[in-house]
This record gives sequence, C-alpha cells and structure tokens, in this order.
Amino acid sequence: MDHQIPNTKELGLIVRDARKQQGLTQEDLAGLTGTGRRFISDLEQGKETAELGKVLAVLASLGLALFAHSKWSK
Amino acid sequence: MDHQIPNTKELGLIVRDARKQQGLTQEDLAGLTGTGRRFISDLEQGKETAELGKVLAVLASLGLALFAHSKWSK
DNA sequence: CCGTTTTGTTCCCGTTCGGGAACATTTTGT
DNA sequence: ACAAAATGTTCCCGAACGGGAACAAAACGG
Repeated sequence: MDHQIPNTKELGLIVRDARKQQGLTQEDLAGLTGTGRRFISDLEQGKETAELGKVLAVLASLGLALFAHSKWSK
Repeated sequence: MDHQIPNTKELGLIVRDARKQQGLTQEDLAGLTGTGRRFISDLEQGKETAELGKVLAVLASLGLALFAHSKWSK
C-alpha cells in the first residue's frame, strides 16, 4: 500500500500505523534504529525538525521504502 | 519517473538533478523554499542531519511528490 | 582561453536538536 | 474498575543545525 507524504504530520501517522501493525512499542522502534524514545514520539507527532538520516533509518526499520515521483517527470 | 530513496546521499542526487532540469541555481531554490544556499548545498551533498520539514519543502518546490511503500503492505 | 557564474567550504553565533531520565497522562487488558 | 504498560511531555545539557557572509575552487560560456 502506498502513502503520499505531503508533510511531517502525515509522515508521523504513517510511521505510527506501520509500527503498530508490527506490534512494536516506541521503545522497541527506538532500539531498532539506535535513537531514543523521544525521537520516535516527536516524529510520530510530526515534528518538523527531525533529522533526515534518522527518519530514513526509522522508515527502513519498518520496511517502508521511500520514493520520489516527479510530476513533470520525463 | 520514480526514484527510490534509500539514504540521504541518494536524495541529494535526486534534488540536484531535479533542480538542474528546471534550470535553477542553488540560490534560486533556497529563495523558493525560504532557506539558505548553505542548506541546499548540504542537502545535495547528502547531509544526514538536514531538517525534515525543510527537506519536504524543497521537494515540493521541485514538484517532487514523496511516497512510502510498504513491503509487507496490504 | 579567460571572465563570469555557480558551487563548496569555513566562520560566527543564536537557536534547537535529541539522548536520558523523571513524571503526568492516556491506553490497554483482564 | 484497576493495575500495568505505553505514550506525551518536561528538564538538563552537550552537540550541531543553518542563516549570512566571505573566500576558494570548479563549472560554464562566449
């Protein structure tokens, strides 16, 4: 299933859904990605200033692949 | 055209390509997104710690839509 | 070629991240 | 309803972001 990511709030929801679907707690996910529970909480709340690298790590841990689709494309 | 984004380096390349395709300088893009030229340069170089919200703003300015695709999906 | 433009990199510096821990609140299960 | 677990939130604090400006190097065009 594909989710568009227009903003950080939306991303937060996606992360939360994926995490719950896999029966993980925030603490579990934090452990898997080498971050802290605070970071996961902030991310799920849509914090704008979360660091990109860690966000990608979290997504990867959840088995979520990111794609950029160009409208103009080519 | 779709690009996968496994890490920040890859994202940097995607941003740069899209920017050039549209004939924009880093300064132009920085202006469009309300950031600084330094941020754009860092981003294109794959800086891990770039702030998520600004990254999304840059992608939007370039007409790039982001998608999360779940492997397990459903 | 050589001047112009673009980009990479460094500096200063105010602001903020995010880890860890503690506490409050909410959610969950029985 | 109640205890336990999970999550939200605050604090302390070292580390680093990123804007702006300046300079060097690289890319580009005529």
